[in-house]
Amino acid sequence: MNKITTPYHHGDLRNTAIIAAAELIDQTGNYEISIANVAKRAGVSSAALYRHFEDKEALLTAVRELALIGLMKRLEVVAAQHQQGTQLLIEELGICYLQFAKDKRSFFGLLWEDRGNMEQRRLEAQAKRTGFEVLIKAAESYLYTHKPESDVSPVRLATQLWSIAHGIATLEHNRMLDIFDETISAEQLLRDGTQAFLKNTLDSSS
Amino acid sequence: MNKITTPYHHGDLRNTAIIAAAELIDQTGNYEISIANVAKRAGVSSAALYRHFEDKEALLTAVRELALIGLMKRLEVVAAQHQQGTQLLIEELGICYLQFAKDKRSFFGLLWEDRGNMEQRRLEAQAKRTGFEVLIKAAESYLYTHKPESDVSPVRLATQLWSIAHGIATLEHNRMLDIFDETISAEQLLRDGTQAFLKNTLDSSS
DNA sequence: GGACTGATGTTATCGTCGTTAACATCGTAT
DNA sequence: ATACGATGTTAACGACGATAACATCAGTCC
Repeated sequence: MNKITTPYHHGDLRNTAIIAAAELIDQTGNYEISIANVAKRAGVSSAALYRHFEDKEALLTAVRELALIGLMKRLEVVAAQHQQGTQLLIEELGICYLQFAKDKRSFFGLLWEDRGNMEQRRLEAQAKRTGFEVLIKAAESYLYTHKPESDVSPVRLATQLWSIAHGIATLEHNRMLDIFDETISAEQLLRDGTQAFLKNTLDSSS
Repeated sequence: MNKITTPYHHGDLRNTAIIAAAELIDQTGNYEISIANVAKRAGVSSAALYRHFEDKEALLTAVRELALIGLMKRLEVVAAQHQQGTQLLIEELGICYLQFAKDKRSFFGLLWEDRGNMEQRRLEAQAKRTGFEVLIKAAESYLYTHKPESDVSPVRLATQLWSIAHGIATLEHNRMLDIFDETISAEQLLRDGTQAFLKNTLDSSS
């Protein structure tokens, strides 16, 4: 009897569900997914997911983590392949950030929601801190190369740089960047902003 | 017989509903409100709201408009009261933006959601364009005062400035600004960024 | 002034959703 | 072998967005 029956227990439902959720978000372009649809895609009943996730938000937290890892990997690839000076690296990291926001649009939106309970948020903040480290390294390197005697904090500089990239990425994400001038390029805006900022911050000790 | 009965028809339900929704958001600190709760607060059945709004998103669009007017008014007050040079005005507009994001937190979050159908979004974009004009005026004034011969577009400059303020405001909104260094002040970050940016953009014609 | 009409309210109902309870299945340790 | 814990199922709940069918009332037209 080689009758093939789907086993009562799934085996790896937790990971399957996370991937199913991510695929759903990717396909629909909307991170407002339902437990029911995720369960259907995973070939399982809705209630089964509650054996692996406290609630819907816990599942989304896991997806967010996945998305964050995706973004981090991209940034690390950029950092690893780069060879032409730290200022350009910082620009490229920003461009990479913009690119992620554009071609993984729904995941980018998902990343910056702040929902869930305190524990879930703590986990996310921790993960983002880790991802943020690539930029801090670059900032340190820049300061070391260009202004070794400067007392500017690398974290502070990195935060500034992140703000610029994040502002442009968010405005474009919400289709607000071109409401006046549709010829404005997010990439050029970022390069100009980054350059202007790097050149100037270091002259004034704040 | 001076028996007071609530009339069958409300009279001004549309505006009442918008205000009720805004109050709900303000009190709960969450812009994910339900039609049912809005209706209850307006003293009316849920279905009644559908005589005045195509769907829930249309109601939220109206609330967004209200929130945007609130932000605009603040910015205009800042612009009207200002007397000490355009660069400082630009900084103050940014600070005002940050302040709004902080003490009208839920409205700020609501403002940058992009949901609804195309018509609803068109209306919102139009309103935001109008609100954005205060900043463009300031940018024009700055360019005229400091670099009359510059060919930098005021719209482009305003977009840059907006990106900076928006990035910082958004990161703080999502409690991400202090994940590494909790002593970082959003206001100081904005002032430094704005100054650095203004000083530099004008030197290089991009 | 009485009937028609349209705007604006009501109640009842639907399908979807997140979540939980009660029960079923199965691997595994004793 | 059996008991148990992990992990699945179905059934149900209440909240939600939305719609249909009906009620109320103001204003217009004869």
